Amino acid sequence: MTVSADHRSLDPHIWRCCAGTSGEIPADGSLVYYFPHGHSEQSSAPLSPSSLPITKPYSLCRVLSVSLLANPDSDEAFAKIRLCPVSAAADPDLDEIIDANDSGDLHEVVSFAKILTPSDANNGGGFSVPRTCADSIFPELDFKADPPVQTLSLKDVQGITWDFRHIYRGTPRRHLLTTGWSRFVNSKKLIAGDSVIFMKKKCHGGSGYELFVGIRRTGRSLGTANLEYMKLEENVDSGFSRNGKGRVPSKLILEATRLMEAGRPFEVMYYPRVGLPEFVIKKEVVERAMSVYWAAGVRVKMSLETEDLSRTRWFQGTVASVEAKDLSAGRLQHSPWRMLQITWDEPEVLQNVRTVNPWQVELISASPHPESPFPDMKKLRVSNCLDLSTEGQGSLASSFFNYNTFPVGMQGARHDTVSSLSNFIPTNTHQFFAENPYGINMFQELNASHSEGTSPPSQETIHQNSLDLFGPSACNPTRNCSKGYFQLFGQTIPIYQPDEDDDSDSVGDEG
Amino acid sequence: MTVSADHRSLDPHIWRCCAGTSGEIPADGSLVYYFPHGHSEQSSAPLSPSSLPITKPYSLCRVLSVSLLANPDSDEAFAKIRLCPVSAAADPDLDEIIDANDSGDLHEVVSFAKILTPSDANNGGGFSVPRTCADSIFPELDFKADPPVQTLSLKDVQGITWDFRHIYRGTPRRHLLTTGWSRFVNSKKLIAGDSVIFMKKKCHGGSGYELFVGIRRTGRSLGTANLEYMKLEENVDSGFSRNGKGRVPSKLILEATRLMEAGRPFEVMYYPRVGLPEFVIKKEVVERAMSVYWAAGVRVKMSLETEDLSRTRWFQGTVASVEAKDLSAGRLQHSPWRMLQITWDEPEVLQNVRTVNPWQVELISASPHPESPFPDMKKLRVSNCLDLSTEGQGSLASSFFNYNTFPVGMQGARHDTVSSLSNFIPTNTHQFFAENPYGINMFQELNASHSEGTSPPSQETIHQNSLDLFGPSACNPTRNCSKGYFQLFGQTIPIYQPDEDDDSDSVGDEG
DNA sequence: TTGTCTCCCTATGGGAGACAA
DNA sequence: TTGTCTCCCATAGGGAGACAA
Repeated sequence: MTVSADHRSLDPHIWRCCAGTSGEIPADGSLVYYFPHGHSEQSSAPLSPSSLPITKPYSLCRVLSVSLLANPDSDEAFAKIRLCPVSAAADPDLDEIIDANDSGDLHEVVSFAKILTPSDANNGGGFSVPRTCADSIFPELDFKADPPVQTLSLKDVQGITWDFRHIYRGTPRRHLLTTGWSRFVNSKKLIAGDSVIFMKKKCHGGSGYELFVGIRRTGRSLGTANLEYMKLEENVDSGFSRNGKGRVPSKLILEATRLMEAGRPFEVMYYPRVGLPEFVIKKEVVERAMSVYWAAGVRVKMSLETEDLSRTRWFQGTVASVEAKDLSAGRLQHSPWRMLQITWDEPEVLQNVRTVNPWQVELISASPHPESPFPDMKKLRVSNCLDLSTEGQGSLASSFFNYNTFPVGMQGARHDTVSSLSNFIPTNTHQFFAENPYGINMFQELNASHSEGTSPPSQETIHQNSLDLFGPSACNPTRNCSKGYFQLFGQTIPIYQPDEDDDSDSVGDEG
Repeated sequence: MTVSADHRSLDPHIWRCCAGTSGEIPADGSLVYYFPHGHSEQSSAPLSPSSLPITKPYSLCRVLSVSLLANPDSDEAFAKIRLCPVSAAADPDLDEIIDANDSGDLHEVVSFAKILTPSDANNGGGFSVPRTCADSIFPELDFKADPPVQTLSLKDVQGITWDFRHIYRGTPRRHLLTTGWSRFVNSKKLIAGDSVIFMKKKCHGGSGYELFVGIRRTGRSLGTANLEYMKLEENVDSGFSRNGKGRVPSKLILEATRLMEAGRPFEVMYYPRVGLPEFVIKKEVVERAMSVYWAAGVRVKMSLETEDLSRTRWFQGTVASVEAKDLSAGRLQHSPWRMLQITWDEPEVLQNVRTVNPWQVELISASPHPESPFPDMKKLRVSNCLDLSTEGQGSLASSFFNYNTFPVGMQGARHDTVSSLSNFIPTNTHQFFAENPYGINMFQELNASHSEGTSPPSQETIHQNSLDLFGPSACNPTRNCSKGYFQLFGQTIPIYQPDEDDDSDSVGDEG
């Protein structure tokens, strides 16, 4: 199969910063599951497969191309993903393609986020640069000069270059952005509470760094959403689309589904925070989730950004029940659609996220490995109902998952309390210390005790090397899968699909 | 037939000012001819009836409702007109409806236009109010005060109120708008060369005046056309529509036509200067034009705004030929479609307007009556092929007119050299002195010799009582028609339709 | 009569250190 | 270390008469 050239016009890193997702962007040529599911921001009920006159409520697809785009008015990032259904036929060089893509991303990328204070956003002057930001992102100043000053040129997600005067002055001394900052704030219509993200990325081959600046807005209304882009989206051929009010024309869903069923290429729009995890999910992620025996009592965790964007942290909970829904086609008596009801340890934060898809959460290891980012590998027991060494959808015939049920308030909102619903491993290093079952406040302490070079426990974060974080626990399992092994947080998971209404508490945990 | 309530949200007068048309807005309940013809800005070839798979290339329609709208970004005025085809059945109280509408408009309306000078448009200060504008439009200042000053509140076509400080100061004294003017210029993004229109209108029943302010932009690009409105237009059910690039989706034309043929109500969008005269024309205007024996050599005139908006003046010409086109349906051997080729006396101004519809021009009286605005009435000879006392379309069966053929550059442009293509009598009084066959420069001189209370020969105009100008020569003939009489500029016109290819020079002129 | 100039006052923007949290 | 304050200067905005077309 010919895979079209990647024509991402935007830098994926700054795109990801603005999108507020640490989720992996599907690589050209990779395999994903596509679930014909709309962004149903208006109705709290998730689009159920039974409401679509389709025979295939999912499809394994090859990613033909991914276009990273951003609304020029709001800098809101979104993507156009072209997919082509693949049959169960053997799949060639998937790993190589992903390898190529990921290795290209593996360069040094450091980012820093700060929520704008009133002083930052007022037109009274400049921007207070946190020391760690200046130290980790900006080129070093010549401190022999008086005052030390330089001009920074940063590109935004639109490719527009912004110049800021970076000066180190005042008593006591501090880093400030002055000239140029006001123009930036006014152009982007930033207010206190919005966030800026600074990012540096090693130049392709060169020794220098490219600087980027991105924004994330607070929950206030999107402002004047760019209508041209809305139109673009609405006019897009046979694609998923979201109109100005967030409704999804089911016609377009049906059209995409029709093309999918016909085995023909089609296009979907991906609005981060409104649903890639919901309808375009990497093959290995789905299959890993499928390999788990989900039952009430299973401890799970989910990575979400904290309210202040400062870090992506884990929230833990317990599976309360495993619901299964009929496809209404009647052909699947033992419904494969699973919806996990979770009782969160911190229900106040996650009160809107009571039900999740299996692939949205991770199992919590029964045996923590707080000191080792690479816990000892165990071999995976592969059951006879799912052969991970083949990639055809035949092996999935009895393995459906329920569509997600995130309620209205959450979908499409920016900067929500819970803003990122990645299926993937988050962007910071805390994760490696979070793999324990001991409760909720572990992270703060670990964080504090571990802060040697990382950010202070304030409103900002440095995200170092954001992409290799997909590596150990998200990418490596893929390799293991294709070799017939499956390893998840040092735990071997029994792969076996119980009957529905089976509410056994048993979780495989022979660590 | 039930006629829906008039829900014009905008003041028709200021709407008309902004639209740059002195043409009459169809009244609810009035009868019009609808010609299924698009705004074909992109192609210079007029949409011909043969290109549409329709059996009726026109229809007599009842106006159900007219919504006057304006693009909030550009103040560009347009209208949504709902029409319902009417059969040849007797038509009741048309005159009464029009009477009611016109008499409501007959109140004192005075407007004044000025093209912004660089000083007006610069942010260096205020606006120089021409004395005549201040005298005729603005409330009188208290000249005993020092300085005489007041605050004016004017409403624009969007209904937004703008406050201006109106002061009479300087040596020598002059009227100025200061505070508030700059905000207006910036908000509307006005530049030198754009025009402002001030208008006063007697309050409904009260003794005071309502003040309005409108704008007309120069030929520069429309700026950011409001996409929301574009969308509104595109989504409008079965209406005529124009998309952002000015193309007309022929699907929508066909849809309107389909509804028209089915005798069902439909909706058309009217963009002034892009074509009301072309496809929605008052019944009596069409029928008056039909009653004329059009042949080569006939002297005609057409009222157009001058380049500086200062006045609407007449341009004269001679019919060079009368083209007739087939409907291609084959059922009309003697094609009723007429297109008048005009040789203008001032070809340099009207080089883009070589062909017109009969209703776009007026016959020139062979005998001028320079001193009398109401020349002696003569009775109209009614031919047997067109009975003006009935209004069914049966009487029109052999009376088609060609679609207009205004070329690209003209349609949709703002502030063109020739900007208004009204079928109606223009807005000033010059017309009454222009009814002569003696050439082109008559008007200037008449104008100069007649300026007692009207505007000076500068860039501005007072338009007094803009609506009663439809009266004597446009409205009265209507009445005459319905009484079986037809009178046009003191001349009795023989109503008789010659065979095509008949290029007789004869024009009825028994004055 | 009115377009443009220059003058000049005021409001605002925004860059600086002081200071405190 | 950094958020906010106040200070203060530079500039733009805009209201005034002078003057000329």
